[in-house]
Amino acid sequence: MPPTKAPDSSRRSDRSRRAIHDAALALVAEVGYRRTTIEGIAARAGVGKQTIYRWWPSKAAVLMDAFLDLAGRTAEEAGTGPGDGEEPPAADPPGGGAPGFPDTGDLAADLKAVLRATVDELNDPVLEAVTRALTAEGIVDAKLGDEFVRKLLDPQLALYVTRLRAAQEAGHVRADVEPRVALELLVGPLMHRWLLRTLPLTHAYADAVVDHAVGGLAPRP
Amino acid sequence: MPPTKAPDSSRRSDRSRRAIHDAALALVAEVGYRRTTIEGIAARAGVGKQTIYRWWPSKAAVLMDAFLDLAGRTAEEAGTGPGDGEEPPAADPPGGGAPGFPDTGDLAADLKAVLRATVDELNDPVLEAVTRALTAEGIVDAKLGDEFVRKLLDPQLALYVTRLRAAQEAGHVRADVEPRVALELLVGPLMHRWLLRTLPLTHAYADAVVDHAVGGLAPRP
Amino acid sequence: MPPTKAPDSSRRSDRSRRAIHDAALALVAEVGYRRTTIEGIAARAGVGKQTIYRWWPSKAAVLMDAFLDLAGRTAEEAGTGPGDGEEPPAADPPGGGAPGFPDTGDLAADLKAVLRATVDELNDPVLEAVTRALTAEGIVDAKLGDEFVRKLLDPQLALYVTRLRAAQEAGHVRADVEPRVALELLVGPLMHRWLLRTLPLTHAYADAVVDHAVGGLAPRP
Amino acid sequence: MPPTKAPDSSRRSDRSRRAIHDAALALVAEVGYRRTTIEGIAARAGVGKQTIYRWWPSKAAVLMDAFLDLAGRTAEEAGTGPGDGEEPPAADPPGGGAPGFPDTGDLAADLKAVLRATVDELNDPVLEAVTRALTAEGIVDAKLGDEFVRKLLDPQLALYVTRLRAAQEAGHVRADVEPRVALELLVGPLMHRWLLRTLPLTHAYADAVVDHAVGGLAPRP
DNA sequence: GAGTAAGCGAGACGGTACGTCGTGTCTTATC
DNA sequence: GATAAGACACGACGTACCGTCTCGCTTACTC
Repeated sequence: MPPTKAPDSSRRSDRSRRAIHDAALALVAEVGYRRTTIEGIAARAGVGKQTIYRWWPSKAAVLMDAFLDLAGRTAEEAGTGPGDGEEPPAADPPGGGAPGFPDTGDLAADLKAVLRATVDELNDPVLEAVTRALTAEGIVDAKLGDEFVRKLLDPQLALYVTRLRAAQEAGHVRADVEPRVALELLVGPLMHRWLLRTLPLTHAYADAVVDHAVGGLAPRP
Repeated sequence: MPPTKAPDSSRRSDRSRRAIHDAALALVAEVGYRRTTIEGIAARAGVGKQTIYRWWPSKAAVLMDAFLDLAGRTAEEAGTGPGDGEEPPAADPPGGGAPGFPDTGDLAADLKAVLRATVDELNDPVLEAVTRALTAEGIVDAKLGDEFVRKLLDPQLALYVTRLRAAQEAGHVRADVEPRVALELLVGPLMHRWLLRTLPLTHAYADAVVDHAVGGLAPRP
Repeated sequence: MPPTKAPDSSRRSDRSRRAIHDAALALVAEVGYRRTTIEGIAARAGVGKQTIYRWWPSKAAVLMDAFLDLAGRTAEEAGTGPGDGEEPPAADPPGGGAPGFPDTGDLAADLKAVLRATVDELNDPVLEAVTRALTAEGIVDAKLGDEFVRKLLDPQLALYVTRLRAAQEAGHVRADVEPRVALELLVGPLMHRWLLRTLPLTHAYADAVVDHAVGGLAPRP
Repeated sequence: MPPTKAPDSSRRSDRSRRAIHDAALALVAEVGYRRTTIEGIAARAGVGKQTIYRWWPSKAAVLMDAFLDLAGRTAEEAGTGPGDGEEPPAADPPGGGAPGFPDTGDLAADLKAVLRATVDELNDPVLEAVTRALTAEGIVDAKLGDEFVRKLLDPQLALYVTRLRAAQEAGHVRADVEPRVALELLVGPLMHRWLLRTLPLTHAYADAVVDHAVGGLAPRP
């Protein structure tokens, strides 16, 4: 059990929770993560600081919840939208809801569609600030990083695994390839460029990564 | 003209510079980057705060200099050491400049040697703290990130480019492959695992990445 | 009409009232008035904060009620006790209302008995903390001070007035002396020493004060 | 030696010290002691909070220093004023400078002059707030009370002692009277009325106290 | 060799944010 | 409808660092 008693979450104010999420996201977008303070979030949300400290252990945790909440809401809207077309639903890192990954039978094409969408998302200036902040925080703080991976990243990556297993069954990928490794062959290079800003992150780059990686995964001739 | 008059670096105290480097590295190792403060560094180094502010713009800049200095000294020691063997000198991210990249003619083997060395370095608990801190800082602060890439990363990556060009000329890699892209196919997955701690970073993983990537880069049969 | 609707005191929980009194007195004795908080009293009494706020306007008011209650109970016990002796029942500041002031015909002796008892009470370490706290609060807060004087002090002082008037009638005190002034000549010096801690408060001091004061009040020779 | 090292008082900013004094006195006069906060004093003085915490242990200590400083300045002005007349220089509690106590040979008259001046001061609305606050604080906090007595009260009372000794030598007061006790016979009643607000504090009251007290101190006929 | 100007150690300063505590109000569920 | 419990907005607390500033002191360089 925790050293000090936990608050009663059934009495939690939903109004405050939402206001805090909104304020946090808005402030990060406006002034950046570094200059976003808990005090600032509280003031902007019209909330006492204690209400933040009662429910979150750190600024990063607030932002992460806010981000997850945003992703959830976005996904919900997308899900309840009108009968969506058949083409590129993509796997949004923030949420990405249920269906996720296309499977047209053409692995390379499917991967390109998804990675291009990922590139677009990583280049979105609003999401970028928050995602960078959370990633950076997770790199240094293992606890937070784990949560980040578990809640945000793994659900996405699981979709890759599913698609890759299907490709293996269809004989487009060698059976001895570990899907978790294959997936990193695709996602790793994108992250590398995005995080380190070595070179521009473009659709063409995504395509090249897919081409090379799929070449290495295909059955030996 | 300079906006404010710059200090005269010829009169700079080398003694203080070194003490600051040492204190910064020691503190990051002991208490972590977050809890390392400029005041703490100054106190530990027996130095006035102004001496730090005079020569560096931020805590991250101090640490980066300290890290580069450490790398330089380490490389120097390695270079002035006794006649070192011929095989795996590896490309240490922190420095390691001189000897560079093995070229035995077997691309996969050479890459495995280098990536295994990189894995070992990333798993070194002392270097890890500093490297993570600087990487995380660079992810959020573009200016610092550029410097990080320029001074630390690019020299390493250039060695990959050289080796890959040699492989292209030897016909082991297709001519239409862009070396900068190929390189990221190798390094990206490692960074992904290391930064996000999704799965353990092992020699076996390095080998698998090389095998898959080289498969995708090789000339079509 | 009342500004905001007052609570229905007929439904008030006597159990809570007593628990609050006890908790308040105990906390003041244990940690001092400053560090006694309404939250602390509520927690200690096993009572909701609102129950305190409903019936008292301030921490000082709670403590004052508790003190009066204590005095009342103490007095009651004294009154219902076994046949008490005849001599020095004293006029306890905290209650002691009933029996009142000795009148042996010797004014100086009677005053000495009473003032010595007062000295003892002011030196009692348990009562001291509470009395000091209430006095200090009353000095700064006029409203509270009035209540303090009206409920606690005046009943005591009235006994002096009675005794002094008797002395005037007996010809031991000049007729042109205002009893309220005479009384302060006796009580003022004691309070001065006690409140300001200039010098120790002893029986000898009480005697000296009485001797000098009675000398000044006696009929001119 | 103290547990944490003391600041270097030779480098203290006099400008800040004065600004803090002024702000403290102004705030107490404007909003009262209770609602005066250290934060408020710092803001009003244009000073960092730490500058207050560096030099004073509490709000009360700040106010006390401010009060002493004010008294010192007031006394200085009075001292450097034009050739002051001979009659009632009075012994101002705040400061009271050098000369202090009149000695016309008529003890009762001298005491009346001084006590009337004291009455006037205690009725001065500006000084009253500060004096009440400090007194109340000193009643509860023994450490502060001691300082209050030592720095503010004792110097004043010493003047009474001197005057009373002179009266003893002149044969107007019995030799067996302890001046410290005699003095409290005069000052105690005034303080009693002022602190507890039992009855109005007037010149007539001061005169009555003096008359009765001096009667009690005079040699037996 | 004296004069002078910079770097230096030290640390006080005006600030900002921290994370905690207590206030007085409000809400929920129980009796 | 009073109560125990406690979440809430708010305000102040006392602390930690920030980056700037002023002190003497030491250490070159200039005249």
